[in-house]
Amino acid sequence: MVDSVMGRVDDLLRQAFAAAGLPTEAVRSVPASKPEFGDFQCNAAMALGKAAKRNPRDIAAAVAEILRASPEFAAVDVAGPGFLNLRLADAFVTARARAQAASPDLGIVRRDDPPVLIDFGGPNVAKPLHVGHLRSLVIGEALSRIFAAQGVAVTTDIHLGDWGLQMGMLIAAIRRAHPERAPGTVGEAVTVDEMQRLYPEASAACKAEPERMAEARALTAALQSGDPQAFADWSALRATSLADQRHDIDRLGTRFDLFLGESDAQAIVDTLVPNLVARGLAYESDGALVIDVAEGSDAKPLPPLILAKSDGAATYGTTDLATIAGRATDPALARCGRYVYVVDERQSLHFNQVFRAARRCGIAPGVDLVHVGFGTVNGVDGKPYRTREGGVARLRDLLAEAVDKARGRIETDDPAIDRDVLAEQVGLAAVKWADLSTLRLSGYSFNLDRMMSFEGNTGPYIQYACVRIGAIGAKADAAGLRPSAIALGHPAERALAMACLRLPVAVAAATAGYAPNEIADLAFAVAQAFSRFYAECPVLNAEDEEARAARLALCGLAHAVLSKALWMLGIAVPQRM
RNA sequence: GCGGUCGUAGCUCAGCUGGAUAGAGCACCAGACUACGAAUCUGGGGGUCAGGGGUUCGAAUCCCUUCGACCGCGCCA
Repeated sequence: MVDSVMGRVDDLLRQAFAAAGLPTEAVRSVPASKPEFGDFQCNAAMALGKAAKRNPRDIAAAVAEILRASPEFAAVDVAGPGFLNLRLADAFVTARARAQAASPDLGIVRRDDPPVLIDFGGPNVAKPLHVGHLRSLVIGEALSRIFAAQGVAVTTDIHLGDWGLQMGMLIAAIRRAHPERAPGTVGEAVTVDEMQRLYPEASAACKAEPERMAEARALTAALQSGDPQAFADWSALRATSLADQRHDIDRLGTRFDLFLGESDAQAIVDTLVPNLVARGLAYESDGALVIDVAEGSDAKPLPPLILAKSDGAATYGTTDLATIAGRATDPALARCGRYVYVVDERQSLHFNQVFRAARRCGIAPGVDLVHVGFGTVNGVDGKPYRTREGGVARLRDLLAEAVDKARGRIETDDPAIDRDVLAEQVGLAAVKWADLSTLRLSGYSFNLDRMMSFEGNTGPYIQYACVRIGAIGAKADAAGLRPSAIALGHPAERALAMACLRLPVAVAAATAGYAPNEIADLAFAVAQAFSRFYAECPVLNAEDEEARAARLALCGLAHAVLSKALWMLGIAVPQRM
């Protein structure tokens, strides 16, 4: 186990502040704002000076004097009104880099968290996947891997949207389109293409014509109350649609342990709802059955969660609540300490309602319920992404376009490289990187041309760095050259090691904030530091054998860190490109 | 109307539990391949952090306000 460098620095800082007779709660280091200030800085003296009515510079000077005794630091300086500038000793950095290289998990700290369940707030099975599904699939997979990298067990559930009014609309439309077939045998006759044509029409028709809507509602209610024919048609439609959606899911590399959905909660709904009524937690309001979730501290009281609509049908609030109850009593999930919902931020009110209802009803006590929201994918015009024709962009088309663009940009003429495989790896890397490298909560603009430029902060740039390191290693192996221990002489070597050493910090930050972009930031920093090192420090052609072996070792570390980071993001590393 | 998110370089975005001269990528300009792979690297120009006020030794960051954008607000999911 390797302590993170920053953790060690913070420990030393706190010890020094304590030794100077000062409180340590607010003491922490941050990366130096400028390289000439050193590696880290600490600004706590200024804040403490105010509280203690002491001159911040005196405090900083006293702490600096103590810190200078630590061999970890090469320089400790007081600057300005009381900044502490810290430069790490090369020997310390070298030792940490060697320890990281020797650590199987590269210094990533294991967490002893209970297992985590990730709910992807899955797609509506009445429709094909569109761009909007990209984020949940990509972010959810990354979070799953980030947990796994720390030894936390994860269960992923796609949680399909397969039980609401949209299914009633679809079944009704399909039956209308195939009047020759008996109800209950219609679903099996329908292809994905037909479904995808019929659903938008049905949805529009229901909006426009009350009779159509009434028909859809009736079918939804029938389905939910166990009508065998409705269930048979539903079941066939669901299977056909899911099989189609799985092409895109598999292509993206998102892995699910469970392909459950809202429909799987129905059995629980049947017992949960009467139970909540009996306990007085649910009551009738305007013909619907609701649970109050408002709290006195709300700036604006939350509307109640609707458990049953006036026609008796369940809402997705009902199934979400029942699903929580079901998970809490499922032996396979009993140890889970939190349920994480990776769903569009626009649904934050919904999850707020569901989570509060669960708390109020005593469902899944002790389980953390977390909504990990994300912003929308926008087009270049800043509005939600659409095709050139103005329609909803299908995920499949978008991925195909990305891979095609990637194929067109492949520059290698190496006959040993499978261009299709490479195009797939590079194209998906570009798309995933664009998604994961931005802040989760803010939307991002989806610009294929930009993410396919392969220059600067893009997925392929990181892949390229990784591939170049790999090429050095392969050549070294072929020549029988062995790495030794990492040694840091050149500034570019030191900078690369420092970037690698940030990995455990980045993983911790990514976990705390459900923020894959922390991993992407780290990967970019390492790739950039490597590229600079590569330009300035010959490895195989190093000045002497000692330098060559030490640089090979450093390359090994950088390659391991980059590979790990890309793995956590769900991005493949090509052998060559 | 109420609630929420947001407004940072020409473009796309970081930075937001207050710290030093506000960063990165792209684009633009100037350099570096007889060189471990140039999908790379080096250097440069480019900012009223939407406007205004306040708190503070110090504000992109916290508070108030104006303007603008997006999202949500009980029987869609």
